[in-house]
Amino acid sequence: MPMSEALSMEGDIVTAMASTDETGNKKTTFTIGELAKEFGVTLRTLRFYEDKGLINPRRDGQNRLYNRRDRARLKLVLMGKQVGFSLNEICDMLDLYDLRDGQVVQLRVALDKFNQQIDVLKQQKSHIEQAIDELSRTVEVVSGMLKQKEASEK
Amino acid sequence: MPMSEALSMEGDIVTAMASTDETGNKKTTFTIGELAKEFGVTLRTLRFYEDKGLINPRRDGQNRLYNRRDRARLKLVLMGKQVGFSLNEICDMLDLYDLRDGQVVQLRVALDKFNQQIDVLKQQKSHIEQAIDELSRTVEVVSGMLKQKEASEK
DNA sequence: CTGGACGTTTACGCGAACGTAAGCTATCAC
DNA sequence: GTGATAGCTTACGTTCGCGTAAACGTCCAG
Repeated sequence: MPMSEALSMEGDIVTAMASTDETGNKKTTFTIGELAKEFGVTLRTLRFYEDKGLINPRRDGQNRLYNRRDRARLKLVLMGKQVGFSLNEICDMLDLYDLRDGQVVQLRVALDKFNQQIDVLKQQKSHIEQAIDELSRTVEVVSGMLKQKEASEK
Repeated sequence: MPMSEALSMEGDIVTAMASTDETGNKKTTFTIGELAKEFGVTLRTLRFYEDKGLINPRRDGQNRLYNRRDRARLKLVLMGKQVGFSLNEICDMLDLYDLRDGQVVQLRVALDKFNQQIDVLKQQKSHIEQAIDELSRTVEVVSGMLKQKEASEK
C-alpha cells in the first residue's frame, strides 16, 4: 500500500525534465485532490498555478483532470520554487520548454537562467554570512556586558 | 567639507546601541531631509517608520524635528533590517530598549533575539546552499546534453 | 510675482503566493 | 433524505515595506 508518498521532494530537476517517465507506473490521470496530496500543496495552489498558466489540465465536465505531463510540469514548478525562481520565471521557462523544436536553444537559455540564479543565490548567501558575522560580534559584546553587569550588581 | 557621507552603513550594532555619542559632534537636531540624505533613505521611509512607531520626532509647527536620540534609533532600525529583522521585531526591541530600568533584563532578551536570528539565518544559508548545489548539478548535466546535441547535429 | 526647494497629509498600488470564505453542484453511501 | 466528500467559481483579504501620486502650505531668492 503506497501510503507514505514523498513529502519532502525526491528526485532532481534533470529527471523531472525528462518528463516522459513511463517507468511502469500505471496511473495516467489524476484528480486535483490526488495531485495536491501527492505533492503536499492545497487545491487553491493548483488552481492558482493554472490561473497563472503554469499547468493546463483537461476537464471532465467541469472537474479538472491532470495527466502525466501536467504532473511533470507541477513537479518542475515546485522544484523551481525550491531553488528560488519566481512563478513568473518558472512560467517563462516552461513555455520555452514547450516550444520543443530548437531543443538546443531552449537548453542554452535554461542553462543561462540557471547560472544567473546561482549567482543570485551566491550573493544572498554572502549577505546572510555578513549578517551572521555582525550578529555574532554583537552577541559577543553583549554577553560581555552582561557578565560585567551581573558582577557589579552583586 | 563633509560631502562624502557614509552611504554603505558604517559602524556596528553595539556602538549604535551606545546612542549617546557626544563625540564633539555639534548638531543636535535634524530635518527629515537631512536624516534621509545621511542614511540614504526616502522621506516616505522616515514617515513610514514614524507611523509604525519606530521613531517619534518632535514637531516644529507641523514639520518633523529629529534629535540625536531619534537619529540613533533610526540607525538601529536600519542595521536591524540589515541583519534580517522585520520592522515589527525591531519595534519590539526598541520598545524594550526604552524601558531603561532593568538593563540586565533587556540585554538578556536582546541577546536571545540575536541568537534566534542567527539560527534563522543559518537555516536560510543552508537552504540556499542546497539550492546552489541542486542548480550546479543541473547545470552540469544540461551542459553535457548540449555538447552531445551539438556534436550529433553536425 | 513667480518659481523652486522643502515640507505636509491622505490614500491607493504593488508584487508574491496563496488563504479564506461564500455559495453552488455532483456523487456516493447509508 | 441526508450527510460526507470532492469538486467548482468568484472575489476579497493578507503580509511587508515602502512607491507614487494628489493636493496643499511655507519660505526664500531673484
